[in-house]
Amino acid sequence: MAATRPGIDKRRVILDAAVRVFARQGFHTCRVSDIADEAGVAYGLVYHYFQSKDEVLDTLFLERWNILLDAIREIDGRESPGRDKLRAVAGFIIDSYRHDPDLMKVIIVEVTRAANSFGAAHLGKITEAYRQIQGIVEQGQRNGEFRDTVTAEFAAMAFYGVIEQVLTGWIFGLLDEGDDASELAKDYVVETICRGLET
Amino acid sequence: MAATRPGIDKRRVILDAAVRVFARQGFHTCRVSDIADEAGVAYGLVYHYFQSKDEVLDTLFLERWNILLDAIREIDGRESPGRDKLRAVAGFIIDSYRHDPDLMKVIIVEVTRAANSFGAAHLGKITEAYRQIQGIVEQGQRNGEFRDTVTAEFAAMAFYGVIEQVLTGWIFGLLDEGDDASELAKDYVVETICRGLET
Amino acid sequence: MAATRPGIDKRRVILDAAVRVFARQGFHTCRVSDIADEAGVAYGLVYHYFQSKDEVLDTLFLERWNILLDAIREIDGRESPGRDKLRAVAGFIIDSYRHDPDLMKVIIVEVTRAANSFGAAHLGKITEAYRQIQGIVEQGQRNGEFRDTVTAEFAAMAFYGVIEQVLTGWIFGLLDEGDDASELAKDYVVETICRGLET
Amino acid sequence: MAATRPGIDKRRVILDAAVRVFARQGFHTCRVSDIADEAGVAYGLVYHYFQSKDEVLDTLFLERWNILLDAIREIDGRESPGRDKLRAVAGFIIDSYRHDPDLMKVIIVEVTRAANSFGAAHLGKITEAYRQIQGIVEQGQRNGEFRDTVTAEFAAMAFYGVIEQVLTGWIFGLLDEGDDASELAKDYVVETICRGLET
DNA sequence: GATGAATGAGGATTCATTCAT
DNA sequence: GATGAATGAATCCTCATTCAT
Repeated sequence: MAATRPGIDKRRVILDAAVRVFARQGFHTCRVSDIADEAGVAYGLVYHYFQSKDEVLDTLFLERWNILLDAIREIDGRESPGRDKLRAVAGFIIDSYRHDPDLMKVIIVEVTRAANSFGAAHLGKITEAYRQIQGIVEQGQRNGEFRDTVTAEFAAMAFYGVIEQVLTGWIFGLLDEGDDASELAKDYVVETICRGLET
Repeated sequence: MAATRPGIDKRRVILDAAVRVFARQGFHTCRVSDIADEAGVAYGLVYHYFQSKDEVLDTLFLERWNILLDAIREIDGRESPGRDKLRAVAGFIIDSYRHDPDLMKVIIVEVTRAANSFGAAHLGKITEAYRQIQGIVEQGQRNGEFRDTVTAEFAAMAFYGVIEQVLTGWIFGLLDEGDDASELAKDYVVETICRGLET
Repeated sequence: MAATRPGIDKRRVILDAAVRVFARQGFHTCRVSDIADEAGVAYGLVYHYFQSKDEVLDTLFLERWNILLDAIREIDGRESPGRDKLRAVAGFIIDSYRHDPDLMKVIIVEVTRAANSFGAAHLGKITEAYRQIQGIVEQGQRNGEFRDTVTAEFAAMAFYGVIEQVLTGWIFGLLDEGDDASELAKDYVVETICRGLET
Repeated sequence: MAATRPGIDKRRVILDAAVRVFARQGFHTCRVSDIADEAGVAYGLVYHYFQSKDEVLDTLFLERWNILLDAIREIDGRESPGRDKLRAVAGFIIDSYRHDPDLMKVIIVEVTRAANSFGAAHLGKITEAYRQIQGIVEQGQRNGEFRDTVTAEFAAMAFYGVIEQVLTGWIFGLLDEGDDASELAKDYVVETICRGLET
């Protein structure tokens, strides 16, 4: 079908611009016109493709989060130790950040932690990820690979919390974002969560 | 007369009302008049005590965060194993939440993760907590109590990330908030971070 | 189609409405909504065309003052006696008032004498007019047409002061505004300034 | 009677402070609290002595303007040529400015030219001054000292206009305010108005 | 699809004024 | 007289959204 004109999907252009604007200024602080300006399109076109400013962020979040969910599902389906699965999940999320830091920043800052707005709206989707991870831990516990001193539910939250904090550290400029930082981070996450700090 | 009438510090009343309103509606979504209504005072009195809506949140954050910082410093000064110190820190933060869930919700949702607004403004204060925790880990590493496979900087972030995720779970209603939940949570945090998931 | 509909420049409509409102109520006393109402447009349109209420007045002032400045320059360039030039300048300003009393009222009341706000902001433009008139006097002094008992700088201020006072008299309803009043006023200004009161 | 306490008339202190504040910031731009601060008294005391912010300015204006009116009346009663009387009036006004520039600035900027507020309110008082001067000119015309090419009414406005423009020049920093500037100004005013510019 | 002029509800902030002490 | 906490109406400006072209 090759749609309207190859390479000039204005809807995509608007979404990509929105990511940059949301990341730079924050969702509440930016205006719809800022998005339009960044995209190089007119005011009203945003409303041609989206019902509202909210819908732009919703779209952005869902696009990416569904990819994440698919990835975790795929990883969960693999025949490998829990540790490797967790490592793969951490790897995928961290790579997502490396690939498009602005998008992940927006998702974390504006959605994942926004208890009174977008976070509440997308609670189901967000929870799905936690539960998927929880499943990985549960299987490990059944295997005898993981201890059950800690509930799988808690472990999943902890695991995700560590990752999100690492991204937050990068977003705030508190952690080094150098080249091998992300590879190291993947190891550290798994090392910390699986083996703990104690000798 | 009786000197300004004891027990009616309107400034305090406003701050306490603001906590409830911010927690319920979110900082951006609520109006200054909502705070005034909740406090049972007139519109303008908020501006008699505070320069702006922002300053109300700043005040709330700083009040609590400074208490947190003091507590961590005190804990760090103790003569006890790193594990106990981390447990004490986790305990303090979790107890803070149990004591005033609204306030902690506001701090986490509106400040700690708000990379483009309050978070950036209070970055120094926030970082101070991370570094204090980092110090605890470093000492443990020097002791031989903690491994140094993972940097102390990373470990501190991970530790804090787990705690914040637990609070986030409570805030979003994803984790059980029952009576012994908080005591359990303290154990889980330390257990996870110190001993890891693996058997 | 019909290209934006000829003759309905809303920006112009707003400016013209603002003149009437500023003249009637004064700049500080009127609300932006008064301007919008008078113009028959929506509130926000004022802000679509102007950054602020201030900018509306700035625009009004500059539009007219630049015309005045051009006129004085043109008059100065003529080959005629200083007296005739001064008469032409007085004539132009007085005709400006006859043509649009509201606009000149606004300029004099809200800008020209507003030492702490608009007057200070447009000091350069205002001074330009004084200096242009000063140039006319200086040339007359070199000619021998005018005495130099009084500095040209002072003479220019005096000349302008007389004119502005006449307009002020009209604005306050202190001087007759009848048909031939303005023609008479032109003569009187020049007669007073050039020949003085004494016999 | 010696009133409340010698040398500490708070009402006077407030009025004097108001002059400075109005001169510095303008009537509309300053707050009542600015006046109180400048006077070193509490908020509400301004309202103990005055009904409103407006009344403070009214008081200031009337105090000074009545003195001016008395002075002109006295001058008018003298046995001297019209020229000398005009010179005396110009002298009095200019000395008033030299003595308290802030007060005269306030009167000119905030009252005398404020066609929609204080100017309108005090129109009678202001007109009284014009008419008094007009009387001086009329007498001169009857004497044969002044020509009657120009009406006495116009001449009075012109004379006052020149003076006010000189003060305006000083207020805006456009005319030199040096030591002998005021003496010179008095001469210039009379020279210009009485003898005119022409040779 | 694309534009951007037009709309108007919404909310922060200011500040004159009142009043209990 | 003196204080300053308390009140709340008033108004500027923002900006999401609509719609005619």
